[in-house]
Amino acid sequence: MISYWADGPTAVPINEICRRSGASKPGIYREFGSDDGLKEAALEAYHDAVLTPLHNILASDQSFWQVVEALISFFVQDRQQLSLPDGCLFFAMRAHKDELGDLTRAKVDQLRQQTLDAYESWINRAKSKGQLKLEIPSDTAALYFDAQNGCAMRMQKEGIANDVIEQTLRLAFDGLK
Amino acid sequence: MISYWADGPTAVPINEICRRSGASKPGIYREFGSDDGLKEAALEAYHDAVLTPLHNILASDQSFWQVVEALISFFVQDRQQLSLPDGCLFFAMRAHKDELGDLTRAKVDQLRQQTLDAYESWINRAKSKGQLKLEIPSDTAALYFDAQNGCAMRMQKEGIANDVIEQTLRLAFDGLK
DNA sequence: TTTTTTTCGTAACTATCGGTACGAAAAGCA
DNA sequence: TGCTTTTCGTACCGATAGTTACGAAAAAAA
Repeated sequence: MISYWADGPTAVPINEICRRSGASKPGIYREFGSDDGLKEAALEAYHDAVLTPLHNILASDQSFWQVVEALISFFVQDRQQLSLPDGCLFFAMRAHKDELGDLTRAKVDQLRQQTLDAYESWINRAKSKGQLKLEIPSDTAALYFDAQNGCAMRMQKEGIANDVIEQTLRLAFDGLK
Repeated sequence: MISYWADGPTAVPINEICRRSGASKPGIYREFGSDDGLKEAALEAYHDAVLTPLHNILASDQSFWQVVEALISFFVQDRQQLSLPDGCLFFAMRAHKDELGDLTRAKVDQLRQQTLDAYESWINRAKSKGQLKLEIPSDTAALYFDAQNGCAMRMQKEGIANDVIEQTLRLAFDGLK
């Protein structure tokens, strides 16, 4: 997961995974079946490590703007301090979708839908509680939040400082007020 | 250019380029020197075809908000009607930067800086003409516009309808008012 | 201990990648 | 026409991708 995250899901061959992990190649294949299976498992692990916390933020009972603040903090976490790579494996896989196998691509699609649903129901709850007035549909707004997350992760991967990214996120979300 | 644009800059092998173009492999190598040289040339062609028009919009003497409208129209152009692929080769290359050769990567960096500079000087002109009040630095705002462009291109590549993308762009830019 | 079963890694296989040696064909020139 | 030069593509190269056959080692059962 870390290798794909740091170097790109299609940039690390199985041989390199073996070298880094100390596992033998047949060992990898006995455990994951194929390159595709390994990537799928890595994405599953990423889901547990990163996407689930994100969904938990969206499902929390804080006010809309408290959640927005939590999202911003989450997006611009200092990765070096956490010994985690910059960027986002999930968005990287979405960008490399055409080069992934069937299993991984299916998982990407599933997690994307799951994430958009999480945004949408959060937005619907905020609307019904009167914390948010929006003239656009909730699914479009969900796309917007997901998009801003993607922006932030791409910028982080490109080396932009987190506090600069934070300023752009505030610019993006201030328009909702 | 079209092949890399439609299928991804690292997803189309030289053999496939030969098949599609009808050129022989040594012909490709005599013309472009290497895979890297070919990708660089494709990106250069993309610059002429897409990035230059974008820079022209930014350099035009319209008002700030007229330019914003022009940008939105430019980003959500119907590609099918123009027989052009969805998404953006430039952003695709930025996402695949680690898998590109030295020449192409250098060109990507150069064009990225050129684009950010174009945004920045446009924003500075708008500020000095009093058309735009912003508390954030112009280079950060430039990153923001570039980021929204990236969002839009990723969404288009993922199959989101252009009118939905347009709504998210308006949401992103309305915050500047 | 001996036998059976399971675990595991060396070493190979096939396909495909980017890249090129070299001879044939075409073009230019006499 | 005959000779030189340039243009061009077949057929190959080494490297590396993902994948696996198969024998050795370890564990379990006898």
